[in-house]
Amino acid sequence: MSFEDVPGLPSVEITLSPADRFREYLATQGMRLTQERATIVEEVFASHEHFDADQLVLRLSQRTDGRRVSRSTVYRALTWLENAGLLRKVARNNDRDVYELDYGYPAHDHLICKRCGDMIEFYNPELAAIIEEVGRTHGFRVEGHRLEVKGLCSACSRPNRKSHRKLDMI
Amino acid sequence: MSFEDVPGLPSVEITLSPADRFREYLATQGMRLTQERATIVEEVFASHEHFDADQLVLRLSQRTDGRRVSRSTVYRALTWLENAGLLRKVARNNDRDVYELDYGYPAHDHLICKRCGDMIEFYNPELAAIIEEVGRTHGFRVEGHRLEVKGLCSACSRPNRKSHRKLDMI
DNA sequence: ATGAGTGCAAAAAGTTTGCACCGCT
DNA sequence: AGCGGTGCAAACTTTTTGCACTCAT
Repeated sequence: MSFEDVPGLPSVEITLSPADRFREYLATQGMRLTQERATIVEEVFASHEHFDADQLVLRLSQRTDGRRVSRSTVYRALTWLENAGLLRKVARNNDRDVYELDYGYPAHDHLICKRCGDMIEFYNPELAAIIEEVGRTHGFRVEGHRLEVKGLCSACSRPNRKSHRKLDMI
Repeated sequence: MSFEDVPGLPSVEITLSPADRFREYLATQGMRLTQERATIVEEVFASHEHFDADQLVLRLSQRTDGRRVSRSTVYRALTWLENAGLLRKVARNNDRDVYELDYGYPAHDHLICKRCGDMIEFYNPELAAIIEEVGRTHGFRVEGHRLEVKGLCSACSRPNRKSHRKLDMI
């Protein structure tokens, strides 16, 4: 995954830390920010990379402080984090749901390479405008979107590439 | 699912029937259009509705002529149909891949209602142009895209709706 | 004879859930 | 006492695969 700053990319106001924001959301649902959930949020927001449930479980299992979290708890937390608007599912990869941060991170879409799986983020303001426009003409209240552009990244589309592979994750 | 004709929507040339097109593709792969595959293509192209593997299996099981096809064969055929460019995966619904016809059917995207699940198709030529442009600036060879716009359809966004529900498919 | 194709049942793989125990973020 | 939360293992879903047999698009 590669992230590229784009001039004019909208910035996002963050007043609460992800953990606090999550705590607030949980409170509205009559739930608590437990030690486990806090650990998960910390781990999730420690990186801006895309990830799936399995990778997150792996990262959590490698923590040196003793804050372990079970797989079930991770799955349950991912659902809540998504509902809370802190994460969003961006795609499917290797038959797994792929998540990315959706809090304190500007909206963007992805170019996904069919060959190496690389996900290139991009932001295009016209896109949002068009989507709004389309919604309007259909009386549809747009709340969000997900755009995956599939094709070949520059490395993989070069005929004599030195194999830009990585799709074969054991 | 609702389809609406949009002025200026690109038409698509169909010279071969879906079955013939599939036969041609299969030939290039050293495979044959068997009775089972023909039955599947016929069933798939009998409707323009979105569908998932399970629904297709169900439809096939209800045929009155004795042309039954096993579930495995359906899954295998869906993959080939996708590779052949006759079908494409458009979304996930109820944890299942959702397919739609991609042959003899103009390119389009979807507005998906979060409440009732309705999928409204639309086509916007500017969108394709922007996507091409974005790809170009990233040296990315665009082969296709998938855009899901989530929100509330007009019926569901009316405060005093008479419930436009249908998301509860057992 | 050849080799792709099929159906069945079993296996994968990701995700969800029942349940007993825990602990007060 | 109350109740949400956790971990574990079992269950569940969708999809894939091994295999023996079939069939000839």
